[in-house]
Amino acid sequence: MPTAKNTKATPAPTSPDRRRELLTIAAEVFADQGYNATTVRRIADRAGMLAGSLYYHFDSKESMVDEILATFLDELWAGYDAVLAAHLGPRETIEALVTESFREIDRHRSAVAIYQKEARHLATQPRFGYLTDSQRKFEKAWLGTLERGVAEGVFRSDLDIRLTYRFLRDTVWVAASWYRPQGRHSPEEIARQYLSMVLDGVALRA
Amino acid sequence: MPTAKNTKATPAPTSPDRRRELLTIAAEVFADQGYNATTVRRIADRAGMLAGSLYYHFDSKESMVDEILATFLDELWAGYDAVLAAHLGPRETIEALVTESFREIDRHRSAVAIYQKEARHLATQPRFGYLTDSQRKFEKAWLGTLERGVAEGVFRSDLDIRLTYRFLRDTVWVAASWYRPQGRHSPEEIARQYLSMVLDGVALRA
Amino acid sequence: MPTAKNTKATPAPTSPDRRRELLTIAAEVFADQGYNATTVRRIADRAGMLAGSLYYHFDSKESMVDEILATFLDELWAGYDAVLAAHLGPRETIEALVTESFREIDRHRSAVAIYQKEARHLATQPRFGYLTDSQRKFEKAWLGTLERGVAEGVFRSDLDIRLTYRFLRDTVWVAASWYRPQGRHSPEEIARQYLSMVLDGVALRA
Amino acid sequence: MPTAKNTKATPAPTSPDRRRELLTIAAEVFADQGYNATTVRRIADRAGMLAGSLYYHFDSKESMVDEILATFLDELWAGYDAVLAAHLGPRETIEALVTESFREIDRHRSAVAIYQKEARHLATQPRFGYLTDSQRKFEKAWLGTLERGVAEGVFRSDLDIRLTYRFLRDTVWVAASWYRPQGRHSPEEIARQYLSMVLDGVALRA
DNA sequence: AATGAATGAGTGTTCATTCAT
DNA sequence: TATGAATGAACACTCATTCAT
Repeated sequence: MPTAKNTKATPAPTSPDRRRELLTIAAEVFADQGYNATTVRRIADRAGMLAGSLYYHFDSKESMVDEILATFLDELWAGYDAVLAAHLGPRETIEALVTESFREIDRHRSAVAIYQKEARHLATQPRFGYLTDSQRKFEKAWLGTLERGVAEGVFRSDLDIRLTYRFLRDTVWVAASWYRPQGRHSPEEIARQYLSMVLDGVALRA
Repeated sequence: MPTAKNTKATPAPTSPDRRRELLTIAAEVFADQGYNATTVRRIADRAGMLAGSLYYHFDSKESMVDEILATFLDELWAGYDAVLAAHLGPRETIEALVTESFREIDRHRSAVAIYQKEARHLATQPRFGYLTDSQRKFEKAWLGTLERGVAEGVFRSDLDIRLTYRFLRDTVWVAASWYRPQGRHSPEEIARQYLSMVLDGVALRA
Repeated sequence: MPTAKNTKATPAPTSPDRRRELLTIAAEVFADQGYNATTVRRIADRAGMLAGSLYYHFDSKESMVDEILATFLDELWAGYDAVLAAHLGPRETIEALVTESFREIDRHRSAVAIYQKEARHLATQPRFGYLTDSQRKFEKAWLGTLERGVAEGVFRSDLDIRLTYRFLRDTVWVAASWYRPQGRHSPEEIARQYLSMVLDGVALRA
Repeated sequence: MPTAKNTKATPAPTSPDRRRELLTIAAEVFADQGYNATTVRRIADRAGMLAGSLYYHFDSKESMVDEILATFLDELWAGYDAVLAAHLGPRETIEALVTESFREIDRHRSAVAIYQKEARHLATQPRFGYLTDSQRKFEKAWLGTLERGVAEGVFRSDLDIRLTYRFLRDTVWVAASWYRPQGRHSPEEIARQYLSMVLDGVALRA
């Protein structure tokens, strides 16, 4: 769904490898300093080139975030769609989505952090319309699963379901702000504990 | 603890009311657009004055966020300290802290949103050292309570406690990103449901 | 018809005098160096200020040419419309239009020179659509008068009328490239001699 | 007289054909967009190569206009010199010069358009000193012929002769701005009509 | 002959800030 | 208290040019 189309006049000859390298660097800086606060000079510095040289590879600073976010969302949805296509039960679906989410955080930590901080702001521009689309699709998948779970008696029915949705959603994604790859726990382990908290609560069962 | 010292040089200080008015406006814009993306002119526009005129009231844009955040943290800690001074049991303490937090979100939504988005970035500057102090104190209070709860058999012991802490912390504060005063639920009701989810889980008990 | 609308967020407080001063300077530099080759820094230099300061008065370099050209065309059409409204004979109309044109060259030399050099290029942008409109109206007035003159037996009928039109038009306006106010001849005297050449030819009558 | 000296350093010079091809393309773009507004990349695009590749053929963008203008002026003067060497009467000389001029416009339309727009600006650089030389020689030829014509009673003596000169000069060359090869009229026919207007006037003789 | 990648100087523009009035 | 005008540093971006391959 989201696809950053590269509309350069000239055939945009950059080698895919160099492009990916530069985008990785850019993503890290964006995640760290914020998109607006990041100067293209800083990105270029870290890449060992001059600011202007970046424009051989990319149209604009904006097109860099664009490609970073679009790439991330493409992969995310590949994972999500696979999960949804499996038609598991509601609880298993939620478990699979959460696990998949932490895996994406593991692989695209910077992109997720950028998404968290900048998506709302960027989505106001037509170019980033796919962010809104993605969010809608996201909500449909999660909220739908929760509703199914309530209907099937798997999840509690005494909670405001939209509140539950936001709770789940934020709980998972905000983790990108502190997550460090190669940290103490694997994404799967973090997912397991998060799921355990979310589904069963942190209080000791009476 | 954190106090933005008003180091104005010559002229008579602004009336406290006008000051508060302007800070409220500034906070809303900062929360909405992000600190960096907010121009001092936009704030002035909304206040019905010219950009330069703001400098009669404040030293700098930075001192505006400073005062916004410091004011918020002062109030937050007044509430937290009262809770902690009551020496309740671990579960009750957590419940009180969460409830107090949602009340603060209700009253200082903009400030909380700013804090969420900008704190990490701002804290690198000496001037905002109190942000780091506050965070440390915050962690001590919450983590300590959780540890006490585990020790007393109130909270589960099979979870990574730091993970649980982050889970709780993020769960609460990230709500500022979607919370709207006068929304469907009161802060207390939101707190009740969040606590219910966090403590007991969203899965139906077998 | 052409009106450069000043769409600034803030009420655009610049005093009309200062504005006019700056536009005069800008027009001279544009006329001299060409629009593209003119840097806003050079304009600012001549105005005794820094480049950025120009942006207090104008939105952009583009809006400067815009205002320069629009102001000129407004005045030009005020003059032309008065001539046309007088419903003179074809020859007298041409004489009046030529005279009026040289007066405009005298008063707006820079603007005319800019128009000559840049109009075609600028007119491709929607913002400068009024240039095309003006040109069309211009052609209608001149060509129409010539045709009327041919019909009434005042002008020769053995010439390609569009060629005659271009001949007249260019002959007059290209003068802006060498005209200097306070030169040897007044605009009216130049007009008189031009008309004499154009209408009666430079060859001595047999 | 004017000759753009090709000071390439190391590699073997481009084949004359390829060179001419590229210069033709460059001239068209320069004429269309203006010299300054033309990027070297646009020229390369139209030539089906990358911007950097042009530098195998030419030293610089400047040397391209240089060669374009010098080539044109060389040809122009070949024609003019032939006319002048024929020692015709003043009227016949003017007729021959005008006709020759329209032929040059027909053959070097782009170069003429570039000359019209950029000569004054370029002539400030030493490298383009030949432009000034050419203009001086040009003025001498035309003005001299006119003066001779006045003295011999062929042209009117009641006109400012310099005004007449400029009138004639501009009248002819400005045609390059609208002239299209393969248009309705041949260069010779356009010359005939222009001469008829200039010499005899557009007014019907009484 | 031409490419891919980079340079470096410059361009228009933005914006927090200053200050005389 | 606030305005009008300006500063100056920084910013994203452009472009002619270079050069190893």
